[in-house]
Amino acid sequence: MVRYSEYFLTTLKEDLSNKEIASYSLSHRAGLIRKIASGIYAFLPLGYRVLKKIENIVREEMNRAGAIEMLMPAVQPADLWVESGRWQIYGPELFRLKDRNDRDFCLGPTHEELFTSLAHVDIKSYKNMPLNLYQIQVKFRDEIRPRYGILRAREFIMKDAYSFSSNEEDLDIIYNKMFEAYCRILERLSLKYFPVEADTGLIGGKSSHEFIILAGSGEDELLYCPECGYAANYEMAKFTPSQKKNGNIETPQETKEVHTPSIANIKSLSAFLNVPAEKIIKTMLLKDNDGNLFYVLVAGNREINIQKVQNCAGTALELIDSQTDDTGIAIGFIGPLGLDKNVRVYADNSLKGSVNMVAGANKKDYHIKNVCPGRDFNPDIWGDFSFPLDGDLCSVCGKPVKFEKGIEIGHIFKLGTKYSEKMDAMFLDSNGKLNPIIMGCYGIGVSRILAASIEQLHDDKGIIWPLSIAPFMVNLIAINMEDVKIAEAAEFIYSELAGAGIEVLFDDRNCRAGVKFKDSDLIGIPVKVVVGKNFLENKKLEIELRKDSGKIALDLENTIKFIKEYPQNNLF
RNA sequence: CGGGGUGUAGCGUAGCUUGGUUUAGCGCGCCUGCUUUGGGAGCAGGAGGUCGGAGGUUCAAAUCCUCUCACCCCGACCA
Repeated sequence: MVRYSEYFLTTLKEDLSNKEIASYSLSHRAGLIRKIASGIYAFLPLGYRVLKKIENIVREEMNRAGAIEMLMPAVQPADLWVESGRWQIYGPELFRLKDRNDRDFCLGPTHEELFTSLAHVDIKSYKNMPLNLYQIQVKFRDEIRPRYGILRAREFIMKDAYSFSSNEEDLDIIYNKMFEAYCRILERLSLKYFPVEADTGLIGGKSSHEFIILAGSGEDELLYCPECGYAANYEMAKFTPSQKKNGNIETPQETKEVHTPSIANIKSLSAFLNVPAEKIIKTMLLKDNDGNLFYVLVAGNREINIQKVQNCAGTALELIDSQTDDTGIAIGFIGPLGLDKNVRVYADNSLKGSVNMVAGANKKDYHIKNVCPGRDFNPDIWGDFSFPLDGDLCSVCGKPVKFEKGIEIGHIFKLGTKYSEKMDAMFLDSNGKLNPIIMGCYGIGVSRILAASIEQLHDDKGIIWPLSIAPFMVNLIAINMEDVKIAEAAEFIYSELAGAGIEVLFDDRNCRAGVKFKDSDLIGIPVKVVVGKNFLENKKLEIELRKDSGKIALDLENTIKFIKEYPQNNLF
């Protein structure tokens, strides 16, 4: 297929100055990618081969699931974004540009607007649906801080699908098909992954799942239960707060005001009063757009999860802190006692059944001891408003949960009518009535998969590609091209392997064998076929496997047979 | 956006504190020749730098000052 001497492949012995993480260092050293600018990369021929293979797996599974491929432009006119309201909402992450006539455009970070606008023009009737359209496209997000090479780039390649249906049932069917397709994709890539419940936020919708690939260097944290298999994004994970058992049950005491001068945070309060943080009621002050106040209570050792509070309140909330404070309230000394009836008090489950707690006195430099929820105050709502901690229990089966780091590789989402309503994408139902189209969107990071695969599968010698996306199946190594007999034999074997339909990289360079072996391991080709003395003397080729360095010697015919059968029994 | 750091050959770097001994050094890679050829070879020779850019100080600037650009790191709500 390819001769090394005629190919464009440059490997590097030395590392980058900025090593960051294995996948970046290796994809650079192995000649897969080159950095062009911050967060912007070129795919070199070898990397592009891998990318194409990933794309094809994604494409095959999307087609199998009934989605239809098309292609939208990467540059999008601003008016569509104004229509959806996101031109205003989207921050500096949206890469905006103007044309020569000063018209506004952006580089698409995602394509809801374009697909919804297409639906507006071309979907008129319930008879046109259900429909699921997808593309494999370049996206651009001007990230705050691009890092980890291609794992978190500003320009990246993504498959995004958008579904259109006339009823919730059809949406559910497509959603489930996409869920299954994503599982199939990740399994074909031999990646360890978790489908995880994700936040649907204020948009609502029944469900959303993220597909997380396990990797220690990942930026996403997930919670899972080894017992029952429940898994969720750290941000929205349901759990039961563990209650510290002190053995004897505490008797509720009388409340007592204590002077706590300038002790305005949990850490110093805990030290000042000599009580553990979990015995303190942390009170956070939030407000909605109309200025309504929300007091959110959580155990002092925990952190409030504003997203969960928002989901419960059904409105966007903003934290009021000492920097932004304009309420005249003694931030740092607020508490649940003696509050106006018109403020809402939300209490986290971690405070349920607690007694003799310390809380702010709503008076500068004072706290109150021995506060008992239920006796001294009653919150409007008890609920889950915090992040899980080590030792917390699974909300499904009650067993202790575990945490794992990972990389988000895919996200599927029931959009509902959010975009179709704003952008007037309506259809006529069987009764002749106009309704907004019900949508879903389904994304998977194609270029991110490349990096994540390396992150998950490599050793100190280099990359270990799974067979499904290895740039080549076989690296044919001629031990010494100056030896005419070996060179001739290698040429013959090369044409035999290529003729048998095997993807082979023929390392025909006139260099020492060691260089070829090191390079082969670095770029991670699954099977090495070595032509050397053993072939001249015994007509035997040596086969060495990248994954475990296993070696066997076979004649040419059996080598081809072995290679052809190898993928049937192995993933990598 | 806030704080910090770095820009010297394709890559990795030394030199900068204390300006002149540097014709800017070294390793990898690259080119030529000879030797070598089973896990990143050896010897010999060679090409490649406006020291990120602009201005300034000075007899003299990679080195000091100012501005600028690029890249990188850390942080960006937790009473």
